[in-house]
Amino acid sequence: MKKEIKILHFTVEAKSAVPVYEQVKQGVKLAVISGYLEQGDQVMSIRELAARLKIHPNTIAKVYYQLEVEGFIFSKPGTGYFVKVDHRKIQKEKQELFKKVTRDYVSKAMDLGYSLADMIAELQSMDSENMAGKTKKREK
Amino acid sequence: MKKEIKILHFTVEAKSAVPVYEQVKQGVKLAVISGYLEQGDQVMSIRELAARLKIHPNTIAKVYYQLEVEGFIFSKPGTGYFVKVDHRKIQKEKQELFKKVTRDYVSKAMDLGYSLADMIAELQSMDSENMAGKTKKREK
Amino acid sequence: MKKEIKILHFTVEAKSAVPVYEQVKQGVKLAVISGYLEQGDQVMSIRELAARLKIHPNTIAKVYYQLEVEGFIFSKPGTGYFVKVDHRKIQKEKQELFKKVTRDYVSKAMDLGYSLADMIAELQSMDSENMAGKTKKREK
Amino acid sequence: MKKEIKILHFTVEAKSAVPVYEQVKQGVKLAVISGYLEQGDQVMSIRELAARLKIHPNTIAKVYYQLEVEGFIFSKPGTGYFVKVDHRKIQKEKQELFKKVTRDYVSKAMDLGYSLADMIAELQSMDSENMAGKTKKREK
DNA sequence: GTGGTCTAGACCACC
DNA sequence: GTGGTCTAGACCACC
Repeated sequence: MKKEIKILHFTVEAKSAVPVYEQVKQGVKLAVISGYLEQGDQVMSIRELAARLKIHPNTIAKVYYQLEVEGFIFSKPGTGYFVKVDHRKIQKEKQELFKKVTRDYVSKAMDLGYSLADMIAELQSMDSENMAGKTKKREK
Repeated sequence: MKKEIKILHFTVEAKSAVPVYEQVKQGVKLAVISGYLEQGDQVMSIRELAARLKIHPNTIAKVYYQLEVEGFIFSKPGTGYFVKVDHRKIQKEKQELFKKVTRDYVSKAMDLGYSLADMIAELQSMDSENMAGKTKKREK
Repeated sequence: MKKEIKILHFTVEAKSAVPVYEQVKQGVKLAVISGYLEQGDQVMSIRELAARLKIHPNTIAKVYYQLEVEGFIFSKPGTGYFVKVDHRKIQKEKQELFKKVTRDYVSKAMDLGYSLADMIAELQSMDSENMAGKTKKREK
Repeated sequence: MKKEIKILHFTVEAKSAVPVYEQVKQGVKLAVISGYLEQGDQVMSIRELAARLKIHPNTIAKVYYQLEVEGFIFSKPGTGYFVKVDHRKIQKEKQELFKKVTRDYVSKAMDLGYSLADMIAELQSMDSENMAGKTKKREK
C-alpha cells in the first residue's frame, strides 16, 4: 500500500491583519494537534503547500522551520518534513486551545446576553438531537 | 442631566476579505442586539464614528442607511440617528447569532476531539469559578 | 552622554561551507558571551550590519530572529534589537565554547605529535613572558 | 610484505577563500610533519588523490611540484612521489605550527575571559581523565 | 530611521 | 523530486 501524503485543507486570508505565515502555522499545528496528521506522516512539501495556498514557498519554509523548532515536525533534508508526535506536548496544546475557544465562545455569548446556564442548556439540547440520530459521531 | 452618546468600541480590519462596511454594520448591529445601545439612544454621528474607525464617512453613511432600512435605527434629519428597538426582531437576531456562535464553537471543539459532554463540563467549571468571587457579573 | 552602538568586528567568509548566517550568528553570540555586548546594549541594526558585512539584510534578520528565540537578544519593533543577558545561560555557553576550543587545540597539537604536557609547558612559558611586561592584561 | 600506500584523510573546502591547491598543500605537508607519512613512503598518486578529493589532477600536480621544490617530497619519474624527511626542516615547521595553533587557542580563550591559568588547568584536567582509562592513547 | 512580512527567484546538496 | 541558503527588493507599521 502506497504511502499517501495527507492534504491540508485550511485556507489563508491574504488580507488579514494576522500574518499569512501565522495562519499557515496554526493550520498545520491544528492538523497535528487534532490527530489528522499522525506520528511519522509526511507533511505536504513546501512547494506543494505553497502552490495550494497560492503563497510563496519561502513563507511555508518559514512556517515549517518554526514548527520544527517548536517540535511538531522534523525535516529530512532532500526528503521532506515529517510529523513528530509528543503526546505530552500535544495534549497540553490541545487543552489550551480548547480553553481558548471556550473562552472566546463564552465571551461572545455573554455579549449577546446569554448566561453560562443558557450555553449549557443549548449544548445539552444539541446533545439530545444527536442522541436521536447519529448517536456516536465522535468515534472515528 | 446631559444626554451621553455611547461610544462604539468595535474595531475594523482594513485588510480583511469581509468588506469594511459589513464589519461596521455587524458592529453597530451587535451593539443594538446586545442591549448596549437602548431604545432612543442617539448613535454616534457619522463623522465621529468615521474618525474613530479611520475610515471614510461615506462608508458609515452607507451602513446607517442600511440599518435604517432593516429597522434597527432611524434618522431625525438634522439631529442624528437613534436606536429603534423592536424586541421581536432583536430577539430573533439574537437567537440566531447565539445558535451560530454555538455551532461554531461545537465544531471547533469537536475537531480537537472534545465531546459535548466535555464542553458542558468546561462551562460548568467556569460557572463554579465565577460563583466564588464576583458572582453576578452580568447584571450591569 | 550619547548612547553609542558598539560595532561588531567579525568578518564573514562568503564561500565557506558553513552558511553565512551561521557565521554571523556565532559572531554576534560571541560578542554577547564574551561580554563585549552588555545587558541592554542596542545591537547594530539589521541594515547596518548587513551593509558592513556586505550581505543581504534578510540574512541578518534571520540571524537576529534565531538569536531572539535562543534568548540572547530581543527586539523592540521600530526601535532595534537589544542584548538580553542571562548570566546562567551565558556562563554555560561560555564554558562549552571554552571546552570546544580547548578540544580543538588539543586535537591539532596532538596531530603534530605534542603531548598535553608539551601544551601545558608552552602555555606556562607564555605566562612567564607576560609576567615580564604587561602582567595583568585581562582586567579591562 | 606488500608496500602499502597510506591514504591521506584531509578534505578540501571548495567554497573557501583559501585556494584549493593551498588546502591540499597544507594537508600533505601536515601528513609529513606529523609523521603520518615517513621517510621513503610513496605518496598517493596524483590521479588517486585527485579522485578522492574530487578535484582536477592538475591541481594535485601543482601541489606536488611545489612540495618537491620545498623539499618535502621527491619524484621518481615513472614511479611516483616519495617522502623526503629532513628532520631539521620538519622540526622547525612543526614548532612553528605548534606555536601558531597555541597562539590561536590562547587568543580565543582570552576573548572568552579565560586566563592562561584556566587553560592550563583545563589541559591538566584532560590529562587526568586520560590517566584513568586509556592511559597511553597516543603511542600508535 | 527601525524591525516584520512577503514575494520572486537563484543555486546548492541530497535523493 | 526534496529542503536549505541567499540575494533582491517591495510594502507595512511604528518612531
